[in-house]
Parts: sequence; structure tokens; C-alpha cells
Amino acid sequence: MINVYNTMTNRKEEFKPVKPGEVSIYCCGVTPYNHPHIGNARPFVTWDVIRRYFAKKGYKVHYVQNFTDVDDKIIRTANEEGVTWKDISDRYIKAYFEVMDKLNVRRADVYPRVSETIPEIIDMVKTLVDKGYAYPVENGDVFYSVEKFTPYGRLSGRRLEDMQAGARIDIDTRKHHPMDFALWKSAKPGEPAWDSPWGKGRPGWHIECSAMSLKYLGKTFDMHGGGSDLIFPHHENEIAQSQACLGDTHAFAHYWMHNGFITIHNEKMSKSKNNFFTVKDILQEYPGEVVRFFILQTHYRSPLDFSDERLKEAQTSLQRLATTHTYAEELAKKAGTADTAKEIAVKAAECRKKFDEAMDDDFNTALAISEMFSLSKEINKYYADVTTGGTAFDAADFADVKAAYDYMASVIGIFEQSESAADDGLTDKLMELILSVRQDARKSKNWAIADKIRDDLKALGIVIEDTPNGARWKKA
RNA sequence: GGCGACAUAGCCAAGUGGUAAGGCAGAGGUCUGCAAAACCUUUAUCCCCAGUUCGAUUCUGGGUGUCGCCUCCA
Repeated sequence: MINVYNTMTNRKEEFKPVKPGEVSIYCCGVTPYNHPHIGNARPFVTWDVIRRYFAKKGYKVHYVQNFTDVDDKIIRTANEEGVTWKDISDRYIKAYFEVMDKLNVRRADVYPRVSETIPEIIDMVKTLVDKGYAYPVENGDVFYSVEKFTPYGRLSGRRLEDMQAGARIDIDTRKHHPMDFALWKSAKPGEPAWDSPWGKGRPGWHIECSAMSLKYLGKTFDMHGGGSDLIFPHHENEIAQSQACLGDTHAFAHYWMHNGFITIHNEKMSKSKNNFFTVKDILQEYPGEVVRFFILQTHYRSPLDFSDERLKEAQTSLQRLATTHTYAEELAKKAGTADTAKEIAVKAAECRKKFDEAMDDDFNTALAISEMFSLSKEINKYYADVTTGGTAFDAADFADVKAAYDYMASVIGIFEQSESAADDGLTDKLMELILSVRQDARKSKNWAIADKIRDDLKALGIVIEDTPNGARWKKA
């Protein structure tokens, strides 16, 4: 049983899929007008884990994530650079994939774009106008009438009256209500435009997600996600549009899940505040899996403060788990039927169970990861016992132990990036040679040579570790 | 002004009505030629006040502080 925190009800609820054995997810994607920053990346890493977990639990996952490729900021950037809006969105969609791949974020099933969903959007706006939920004004704009949709404000927990009070929005006299929002914007010079019943124009921000989720997931689907800043107005408006259009208050997403922000010095990271670090730049300093691990060490709904120090800690922590991973790989190659591994096999099963319980409880990756550390310690001890000859090895039981560890790693999404291997094993052979020379030096107690080799390799980013069974090397 | 979230060791971070996981950093130790890695030991009465309770860090009320949404934003 998986429990998820539903923003709609402000509590954890048991997850019950629309279709048994399947889960349909719509996650709001990015507006591709520049490089994604680490804050942008959080929801995608989060949802990547969620969907991995659902898949592990046997669900068939349908995962849709959009690109808002028609947008004010894209148009502005294009005009500044003297290129087309398509050039800009294509460029940054490519940039998006480049960094997400490095974070081990698996691809969605579909990445719909606004520019490819125009007919569906127009149909939807038309329906809303026909039903009286929306009204066109003289210049070709079409607005949604929030007062017509009774449950408006339910998701964000606010009333229309409360919202008016402090809203510092420009008075648009064409609007029936200050909170009415644009479904369709009339074309202005230099902007992309499509034909519509209201003249040439382009979609407003919110309607796209209603149209795209309907197109790919149907009227009713399971989960809708995104950052907390999307709760209002974006998701509130999506609900208003979709439910009014479909005439069904039970339609649309059943579970609304929102991740907390990544902050810097305790303040929200955002492009407008210009206090962001792009994922691309961070990846110059840290491996993608470290960035991913950094994100998952905190529960997705909590704020997460970003700093170089935090990242370094994440790197050290992950390295610890990675060491265990290599130990496990090494042990898995051994043969043995000593029947001594029972205890660790039992512990592995316990850890795996607790790991799942943590994940079942609203995807508590922070807790789940602590179970990985727990199993890591057990494997490390077992490895030490076995390699020093203190304990005989049991291959069958250890296979279960390793399977448990691998399972956790594959949910969290780590140890998926193989280091080199692109050089036909030449590096391995050279290292074997170097370590052999160093071993000879050590045998003759020529510590100067042995240490020089170790120090010089370290300068190249290769760490040598001497063990009872010879030296081992790894990239730092 | 309206609505909401959070406040746990040096740092980060889980969690529970019955005296608090894990990680990082620190200290001591084992192992090692020295290291590294690993292992062992060690570091907290959970913002303040009041209430409910046999008992609260965990529930309720108040206070303080921090942050967020109400405008584009993951």
C-alpha cells in the first residue's frame, strides 16, 4: 500500500489507481528559454524516483511531461537574439535532456509541446466559451471566468474574496473579475500565432497542460505534479479549465503532489531573483549522481538548501555507498557454499522491507536511503570478514543480499553510470602493470617509489588502496 | 493584508504519545610500512510559554523566528 500526500486534501492518502495495476502521471515540465537550474531539476528527479518505484511495485507507468515551448520569455529571448522562438525552445529542450540524462532521469513516455497541441487547445477553449465558462473580448483575447467555477481555489486553499484583497495586479477592465486569466492571447507583431475562431493568436499559459494531459492521459488520471509554486495559479487554473470543460468534477488528476523549493541561503532559488546555479554548471564540478543523491537525501516536500558544502557532503556519502557497491560486485564473482551468510541475508531482507515501507510512506527517500546505509555497513563487514579469511563465503545467500542492495540503488537511481570501458580495457591493463611495479617496490620496502606512484596517480585522479589481497584502484 | 509551511546535535536530516534513524564533520581505537577504504567506540532532554495526558519532541492554544504562495517561476 502506497500512501501519498495529496495537496488537494492536505493529507496523506492511500493511493488507489484509476486503472488497477497502472499509474498515470502528468508532471509540469519546463519553459525552455534558458538552461535549467538545480531548482528546476528537483521535481524531475523526484518524479523519476516515484515512477521507478511504481514500476518496481509492478505498476504499468504512463508518464507525461510537457514543454511549454510557446511563451513570453521564449519569444523575448528569441527577439533579443534575432532568432526564431523555435530555435530557442529547441536549443533549451536539448539542453534539458543533456543534463537530465546525467542525473539518471529516465525519459517520459511523451514530451508534448504546446506548439504541437494547438488544435486540442483551441477545441478546449471553444468548449469553455460555449459552456459559458470563458468569454472573448474585443481584441481577440479569451478569458476564463473564475467566478463561474464554484470550486475555484480549492487546491490552493484560498477563497476568491481573499485573493482580491492583496492582489496587486494591473486593472484590466476587459476582465469580468480581476482573477480571470487568459486562455487565448491575440497575436502581436513578432509573435508566433495560429488561426483560431477569435483571430490569430496563441494559447495562454494554463490551458496547455489541461489540453496535453487530456490528450495523452484522458479525462481522469492518477497523479499531477510540479513545484509548489505551480499550485496557484497554474494548477488551480488547470483544474478549473479541465473540470469545466469536461463537465465532471471528478475528472482530472486524483492526487496532486508538489515538491518543495531548492533554496540558497534559505531563499528560494529562482530565475527572477537571479540567485540560481544551472545544473550544467554544477555538473562541471560534481557527477550527476551526486547531484541526484543530494536532492534525494531530503524528503521531496521539504525545502532543500543548496550549497557547495552540501554537495560535497552528498559526494562523500554517496562514495561510501559506492564503495559497498564495488565490494558487492567483487564478492558476487566468488564461489562458495559455506552456509555462513544467513545472518546478513536476514538483515538484507529487513533493510529491503524497511526501505519499501519508507518509500510507501509518501516516497520518503531520506529514510529509504538510511536503510541503504544500514545494509551498506553489513555488507562492508561481511566483505572484510570474507576477504581476510575469517568467514567462508556463501554465494547463494550473498546473491540475495546483493539483490537487495541493487534493488535499493535502482530505485534511488545510483550506480548507473559506468566509468570508462570506452578504451578497450587499456586503462585496466595499464593500471595492472603500474600496480604490479608498485607491488614489487613495496616488497623490497622501497616506500619512496611506492608512495611516489600512489601520489602521482592521485594527482591524476586515481586513488590507490592497499588491501590484504593486493592493491585496488578507482577514480576519485 | 489573506492563506500556508517549517523550527530536532557543530552541520544536514528522518521520526514517534512512553525519554530521539541515518549522513557529514570532530574525538579515540582496530587494520596498514605509511596512507586510503572499512570496522568499533563516542557527541541531543527535539525554539519559548501554557494546556490535555500517568507521560509530549510528537496533540491543542498562544508567542517568537524563518520561509513560501497571493505577479512569471520547478
